[in-house]
Amino acid sequence: MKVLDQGFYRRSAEVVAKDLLGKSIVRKIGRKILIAKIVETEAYPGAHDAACHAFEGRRTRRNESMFLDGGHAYVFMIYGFYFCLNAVTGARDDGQAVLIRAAEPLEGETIMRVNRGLAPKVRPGDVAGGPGKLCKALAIDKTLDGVSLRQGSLVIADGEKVASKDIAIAPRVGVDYAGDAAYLPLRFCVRGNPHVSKPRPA
DNA sequence: GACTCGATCGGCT
DNA sequence: GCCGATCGAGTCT
Repeated sequence: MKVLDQGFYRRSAEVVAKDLLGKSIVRKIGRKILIAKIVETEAYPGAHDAACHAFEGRRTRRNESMFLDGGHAYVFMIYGFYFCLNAVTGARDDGQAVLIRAAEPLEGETIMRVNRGLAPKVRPGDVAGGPGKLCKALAIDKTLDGVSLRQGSLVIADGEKVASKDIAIAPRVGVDYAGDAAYLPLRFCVRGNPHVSKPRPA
């Protein structure tokens, strides 16, 4: 399994969001390894996007790692309960990122279920089928904010190629406050994959 | 220093 | 379908 190189991330958030589908998140915790295939992403392309934390170049302590060079992690807390994992894209100071919304467990699903505190009979699609769930399943929190995704305890590696006909495109979720930007088609899902979060695109 | 609200989720109606 | 949980950044005073 090959770790994605810097060139992969140094492109626009929209392109990287599409290409991340099918790739593998590899989370190392001590001796344990958890692997999950990315099946849903959203692009937050930077200063000109009202839904993006870096809108109009806003740069604060919370979103500082969004301005790192492509290939770093941006993790933030939302609603006081959950974390969201992003991959920073573009060049340093761009403020672009891709939100990783859902993944399919490939290895270590039992540990992910324990992390989530799930009953054994809960459907597989509910283990990491949403940004908050995914972070909890993979034990991702603020301590991973700003780390490199090319080495260390959280990396993204090559995976299967998803054909463009198998990619469903939809508006982003939960960004109604952003006005017209809420309608931009920047959400990308693997068509028909049961791990994709709700609302399911057509 | 006080107030507001968010890139969510799960339980209850 | 609706609502509450719970926290910290952001904004305004």
